[in-house]
Amino acid sequence: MLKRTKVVSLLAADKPEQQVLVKGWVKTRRDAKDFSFIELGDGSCLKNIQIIANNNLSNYDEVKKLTTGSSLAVTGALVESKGGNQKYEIVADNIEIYDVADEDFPLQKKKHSDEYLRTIAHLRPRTNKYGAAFRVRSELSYAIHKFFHDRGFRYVHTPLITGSDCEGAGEMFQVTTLDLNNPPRTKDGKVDYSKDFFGKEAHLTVSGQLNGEMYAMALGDIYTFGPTFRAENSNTTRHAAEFWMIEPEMAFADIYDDMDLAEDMVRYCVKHIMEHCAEDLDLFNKFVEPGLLDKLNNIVENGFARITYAEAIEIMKNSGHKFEYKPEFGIDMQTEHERYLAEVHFKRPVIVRDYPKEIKAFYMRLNDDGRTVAAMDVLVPGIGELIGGSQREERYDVLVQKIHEMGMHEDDYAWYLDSRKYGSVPHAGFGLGFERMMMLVTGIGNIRDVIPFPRTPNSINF
RNA sequence: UCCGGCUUAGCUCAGCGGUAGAGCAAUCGGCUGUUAACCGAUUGGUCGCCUGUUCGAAUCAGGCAGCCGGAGCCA
Repeated sequence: MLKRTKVVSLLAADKPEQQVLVKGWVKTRRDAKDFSFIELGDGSCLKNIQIIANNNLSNYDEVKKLTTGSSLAVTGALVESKGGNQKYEIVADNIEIYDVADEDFPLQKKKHSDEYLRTIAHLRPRTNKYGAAFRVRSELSYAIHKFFHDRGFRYVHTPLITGSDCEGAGEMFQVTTLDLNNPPRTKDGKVDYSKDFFGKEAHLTVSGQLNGEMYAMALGDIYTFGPTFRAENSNTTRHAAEFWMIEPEMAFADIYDDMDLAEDMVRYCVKHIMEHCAEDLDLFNKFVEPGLLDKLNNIVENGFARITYAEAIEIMKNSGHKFEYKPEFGIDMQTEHERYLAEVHFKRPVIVRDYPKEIKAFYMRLNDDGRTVAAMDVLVPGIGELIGGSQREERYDVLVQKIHEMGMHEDDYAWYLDSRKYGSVPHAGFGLGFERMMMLVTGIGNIRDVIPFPRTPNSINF
């Protein structure tokens, strides 16, 4: 029995073959006098293979009616093409038609807008651009695992459902099995969550970090890579309600180790994609973001700039640039500030560290100056914040005081605080939005177009 | 959530007070080792929804909805 060969292998063949079997979808069909050209793609690569369907095929009448989107199995000889645009093509001796796509198949032989393709997100991976994007997504995901694995990091699966109602990273989606039309009530009229599935309120996780820290305290270097949920009413090109996050955590590490890891990781992944997805990146470079390859090269070759928050404020103050929000020590950096630093001043990714403690999370380590924390953000041209990380506060007393200062309840963090009681060590980590790295690598400008089925406010189709 | 823009044929858009158009797609036919092929014909629209102004509204005004962009929140 003849085994199926993928299009990517056929196009890479070094010699003609007597007989091959290829299966895929019709991208377009053109009739010649005594035969028909079929462009067949199977998603294994950007390019299609050209099929020559001669009129001596037993089902030639049906072949001539094949529409874009139809599915086929083709058996035939792989021969050198007489046409100019491809090395090989297949002369079919048999075409088995799985399904003829209805004539209202919405993907036409032309460019479609991203907005329209979002309304047919179930079909858009069959287009060149989205096929390329999701091959890159798969490869990028592999690159991340490989990067950490090669460095001895362990992959930890932190929970998606959490009982901590305040992980401190945003609004949460509630998870419940109660009947919302008729929930059980306590005596004072409140919803009685002791009757809920977990016996208390539960939510989808907004971060695996706190759990991840516990495993860093045991396995040394760990990372998580999984979905994360934020119920923020954010309507931007950079936010989704469901997204994937990578969160490494290193024991015996400080903020400088953290920055090194972040930079190494981004550069490694970009390099990996440039080497393994060259054809797909060419498409993005041509049609999505002209100059993309130069930008990526720049990241791999030149690395990231590094400054403190205080230095960043000074740079902006002395820049002569008009900011809507005046840069002053103590402000939370606005998008315009981040963009200025990465896009105008440094023209490459920049890592800003040592932020005022008031604008950062409770678990970030207090610096010796008493007014800043060992936090770092990686800011990237075109995207803004790609990574947010910090050295964690490992001192029990300082951490407890911080929890109180921020109006949080010590009891809620009892298990977390245990890690600071039993062999606490300096440690650091960061969170990286996977989709934002996808945007960086592909040049695609909207987060909705780099995740297969995007979830955003008011939108949960497919 | 705030600010701005957009919504007309399957898709991309033009029309901006006088009653609906183009290109592409689809369908049919022709030509052809073609390359998002080419040539001809045909089909296709309560102009987002509601209210108002007007002799007359796709066009002007108000409201609503959806989408897009920017901002905030962040990854």
